[in-house]
Amino acid sequence: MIILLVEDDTVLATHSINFLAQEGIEVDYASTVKQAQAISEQQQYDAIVLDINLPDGDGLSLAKLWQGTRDEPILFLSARDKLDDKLKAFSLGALDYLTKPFALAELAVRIKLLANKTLVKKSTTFKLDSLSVDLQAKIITRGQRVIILSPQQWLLLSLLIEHYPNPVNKSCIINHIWPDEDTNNNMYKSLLTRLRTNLSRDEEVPLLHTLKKQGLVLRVANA
Amino acid sequence: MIILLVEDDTVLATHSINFLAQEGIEVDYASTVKQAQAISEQQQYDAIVLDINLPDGDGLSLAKLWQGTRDEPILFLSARDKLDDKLKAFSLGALDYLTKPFALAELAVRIKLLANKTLVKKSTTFKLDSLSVDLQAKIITRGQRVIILSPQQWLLLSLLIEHYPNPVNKSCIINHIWPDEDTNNNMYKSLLTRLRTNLSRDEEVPLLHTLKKQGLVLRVANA
DNA sequence: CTATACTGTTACCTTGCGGTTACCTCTACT
DNA sequence: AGTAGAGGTAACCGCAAGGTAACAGTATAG
Repeated sequence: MIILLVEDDTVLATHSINFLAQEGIEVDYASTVKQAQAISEQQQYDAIVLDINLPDGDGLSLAKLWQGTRDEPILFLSARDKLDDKLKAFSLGALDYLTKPFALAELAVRIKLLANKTLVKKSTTFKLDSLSVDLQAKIITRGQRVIILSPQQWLLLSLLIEHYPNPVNKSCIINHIWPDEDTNNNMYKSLLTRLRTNLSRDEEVPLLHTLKKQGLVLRVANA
Repeated sequence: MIILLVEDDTVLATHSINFLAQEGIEVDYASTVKQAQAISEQQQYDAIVLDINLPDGDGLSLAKLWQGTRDEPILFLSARDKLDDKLKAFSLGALDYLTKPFALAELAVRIKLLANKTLVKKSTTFKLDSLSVDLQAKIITRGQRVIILSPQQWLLLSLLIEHYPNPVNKSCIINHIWPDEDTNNNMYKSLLTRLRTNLSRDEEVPLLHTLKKQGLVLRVANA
């Protein structure tokens, strides 16, 4: 795991680098905006730690510059705990914000957290096997076939996609689709059958599987 | 977007709920551990906000309880900023930790972050020999073979993984799987046999061993 | 007003979970 | 040895959960 640290306080930086090394985190280090830009150009990191106050600019503008071009998770450091700064940082795509002084152990934990998370590309289309779902346009296709779903079926499918690849509890589905009404197991069963027959026709691989007592899940058939 | 807030300070809770509502975040609210368990049972949230100090327990143990069974991102609140608490929280799968007092705006931003941008979490897969268990997606494989477990068997396996590499007491298992019913030793024996035959077929190394008078343990060697 | 689709309801079938029983081995103890 | 108790395996089978199809009531459109 390798990160980029941009921090002008050399004492703090040294301590951090040493501590993170113990935790198995490699660190590229820059003390100014200019340096950061130069160093970072040829490398992709697991995370970037940015101080806000820098001698030749600030971390926020650096983040703004990188917005769109770099996709590393960013954690901001700052001595100020002004709310405005925090909100601005988050609006610039920061994923975390730590106020000085902080414990190095906490920094390490938060860095690891960011590095392990894969950022969500807000992709609007979901694909599984030959199924393709455009979540915004609400267009569903299986191979060449266009699938039209009833409102309930769409609700269920999008719920499953939202939690993919994890299963969703039956009771949770029922609450989601029939928030008010009395729950009736048969309604659930019917809906399920209808969605199934719409998603998989003929020889197409079934995608909707129930794990008994555990829930419903989207996945390609398991051998 | 809907979240679960568990917080015993009703004033703070009220303010939070109102503020979050303005931000378009719906809130289910519980003030105790018991309430939280009851309310949360039939619902899946976009995020869970847990206070650490609660009248009838603490948020940490609640998180521990939910580990593996729920897949919501958890943000902890606490008046204490003791490092130990923070580290413990993160080790229990927390994705964020906010120290009181905090700005409601910051809470809202962090909640949105958790709910929107961390859909793909680090995969929590447990591996032992050729066995691989994805605790979130509930997918179990042994080598190339996909294993499907009954609800009871899944419960037992996840309990063993939770305590790995330590053995689990027999009475503890029985309490966990049959919390209410009359315990019958044969039920336990059957379950055990069934899980064994599912986990290890043919020439595969057995992984489920009982240590006499101590309990059940997952491990490779049988000595 | 007719036609169509959506959804709740009912009836019936299939599956396999899990409690039960029977029988086995192995160890510990008298 | 004999016996008791724990652990392990295999087979049986009732029954609830899951799955399907058909029907009916109610929208909604054209």
